Amino acid sequence: MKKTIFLYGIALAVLLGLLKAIEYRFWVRDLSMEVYVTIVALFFSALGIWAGLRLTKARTSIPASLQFDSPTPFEVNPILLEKYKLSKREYEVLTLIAAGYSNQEIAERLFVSLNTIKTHSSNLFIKLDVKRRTQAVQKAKELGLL
Amino acid sequence: MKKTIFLYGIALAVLLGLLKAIEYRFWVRDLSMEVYVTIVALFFSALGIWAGLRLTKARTSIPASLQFDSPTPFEVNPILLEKYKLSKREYEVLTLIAAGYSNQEIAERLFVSLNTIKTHSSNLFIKLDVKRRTQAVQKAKELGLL
DNA sequence: CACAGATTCATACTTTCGGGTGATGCATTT
DNA sequence: AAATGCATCACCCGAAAGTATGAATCTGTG
Repeated sequence: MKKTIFLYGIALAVLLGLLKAIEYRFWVRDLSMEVYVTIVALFFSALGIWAGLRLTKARTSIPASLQFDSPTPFEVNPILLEKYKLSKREYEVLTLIAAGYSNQEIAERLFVSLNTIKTHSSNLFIKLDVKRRTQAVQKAKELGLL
Repeated sequence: MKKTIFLYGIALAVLLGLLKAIEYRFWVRDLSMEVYVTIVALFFSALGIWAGLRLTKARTSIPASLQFDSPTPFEVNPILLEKYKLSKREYEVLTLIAAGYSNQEIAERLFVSLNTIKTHSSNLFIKLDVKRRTQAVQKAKELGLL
């Protein structure tokens, strides 16, 4: 998260510098304020979307009813999750694996690196005592985790 | 999603109008460009974050391919098998894939070579229009093939 | 604050998967 | 007889998956 904020700051600083340079060297006051504002607005909208996704990535994939800290007493899953000691992230990865996504796609969807997904899935397989993703899906469905 | 985009446009237009009004009536050129850009940047960053959250929350609760939109429980194996033109062997391989076996294990179980299983699974994926075995399992279950 | 667990990422390596191509034999359909 | 579909197998190659190891950072709890 710190990295995200840092990158955001960098991007902001860079744009400010760029605008200032442009202002003094080329356009000065040739461009209308509307054009100017629009450029800045579009850029920071994109930046804001990106930053927003980064900052909230942890809470974007698990249905609200499955959130651990939520008071909803939704039956099986939390109990079995506790029994098999799957972390939130591992459970997320498990559901995406079951949905047929590749590790790369999962990584992109969760905004983390491929290596991270590999780590999660490996730990997942150990905890479920399986060797392959297809077995994990199979076993998870037997256990009612999915 | 359309509503979000619409609201985004409205907000953008409102801000542009506001800025123009301010520019001509009060500050004119009193404020430095840095301050000006910063205000716009902050505003649109917030707007971007908000829009980003709106646009992604709609489809992140459960992955699209996880949506079991009524698998139609009446018509099952034979008809769908015929529709998707899976051969006996391909269907056998499909069931074993769904059971979590590796190609090598399937080969041993069916007393054929690994290459044969690869061929079957490849043809299977083509017929089911999927790219991975996990997707094949997913799709086959949706279709009631398993 | 300190600690444990969780999350993230990297590097290096091995194994498995999957695509593409081609080939053979066998049974059927035309 | 020729064409077609199915099952079998092989070889090559690149992509994906998985293992092992180590490490930095974050987060929640006592």
